[in-house]
Amino acid sequence: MPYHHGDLRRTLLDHALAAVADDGPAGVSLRDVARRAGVSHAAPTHHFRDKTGLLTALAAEGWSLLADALATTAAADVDFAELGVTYVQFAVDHPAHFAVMRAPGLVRHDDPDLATAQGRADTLLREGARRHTNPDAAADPATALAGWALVHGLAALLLEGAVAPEPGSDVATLARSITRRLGPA
Amino acid sequence: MPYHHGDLRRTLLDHALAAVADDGPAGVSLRDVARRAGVSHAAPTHHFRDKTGLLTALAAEGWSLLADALATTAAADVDFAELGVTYVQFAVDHPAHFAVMRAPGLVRHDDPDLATAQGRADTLLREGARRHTNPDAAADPATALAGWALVHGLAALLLEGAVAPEPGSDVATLARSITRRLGPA
DNA sequence: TGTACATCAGTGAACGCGCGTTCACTGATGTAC
DNA sequence: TGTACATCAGTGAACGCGCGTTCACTGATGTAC
Repeated sequence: MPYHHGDLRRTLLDHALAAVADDGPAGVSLRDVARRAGVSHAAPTHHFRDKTGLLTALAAEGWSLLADALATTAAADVDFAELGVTYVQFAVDHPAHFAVMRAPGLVRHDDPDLATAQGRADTLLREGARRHTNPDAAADPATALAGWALVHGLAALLLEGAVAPEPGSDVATLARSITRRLGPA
Repeated sequence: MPYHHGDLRRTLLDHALAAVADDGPAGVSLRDVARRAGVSHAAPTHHFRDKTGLLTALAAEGWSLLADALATTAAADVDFAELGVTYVQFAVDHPAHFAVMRAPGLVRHDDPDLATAQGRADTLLREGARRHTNPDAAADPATALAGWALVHGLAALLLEGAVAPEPGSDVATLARSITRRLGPA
């Protein structure tokens, strides 16, 4: 084992994700993450300054990944509902990121990287909703909110294990069958 | 201040709710709750045995309150969607209870009081869904799931402060406007 | 009405632990000349 | 090609803190007679 690690920052982030998965965002400790990475407990400080810094980096990475996924979907698909499917799929694929992204008080919300990434995802969702609702003459904020609530709720239920796709089926199919229930009032 | 408190158990539960509201379910500490209640830090042990016991009691109380609310709605109203409105209203009215109810790993799920209360709420929701979907010839599990996801997601968004009712309006009205968007595929 | 006694409710000291953070340090790397 | 030196990355000891839990205790209450 060489003295210098090579890419300790990335390694620490990965072990932090595992720790979040095990203990939740509030249960993560710097010393535990260092232990998982097989490194001195003071090493993380060098890369993230403090505990909040580590979680903030994780949240920023999460929003960035979500924005990437949404951008890909938005480019390929005209159906707004597919953005919702992407949202659910992201939550299931990256549960630890997703948990940290919604952990208030544990991250520095004024962090530039975090703000940028979150803004990118927000814009994509908002733009998708605008393109979806405008065709129907009057914009309908209640429908957009219902869509958001629907996919957010489904993601939460899947993550809690309260719900699971049928055997042989998958998350995207389930998400599509759900969003299909949404119509104008 | 007399040596005996009178109703310390109830007082501790109330201060624990305040602590959950401040720090989240994982952030609660027995010593902090005792401090809030103005009582020795060992006093809670007497009523709840340990930290998990306190949180379990809170969760059981929450499910019981939710079951009560659902039962009242079910008795007064034929519309299944009103159960969803009640669910959202409960989450907003009892955010700390709601948070503990969905905190996995912090409570003893085999606790008899908790299991009973949770079972009661589950039964009411399931029964409501059954009565709702049966009239339409084929039972439709996807619609029931969509309804659950919808109200669960709305509750989460309201609690996170990501969404709020219009000024002059209220949570129930907002919840109704959302659930109205749900129809069969 | 009075007294003895069991039970209950809360106290405060003590324990050991894991934590975040700071600090002076040392090993490794890369750049200037 | 070789050497001096600055910078970077990780170490390990140390600090003070709040925590959960245990323990022997004491004050208050209620019941039996």
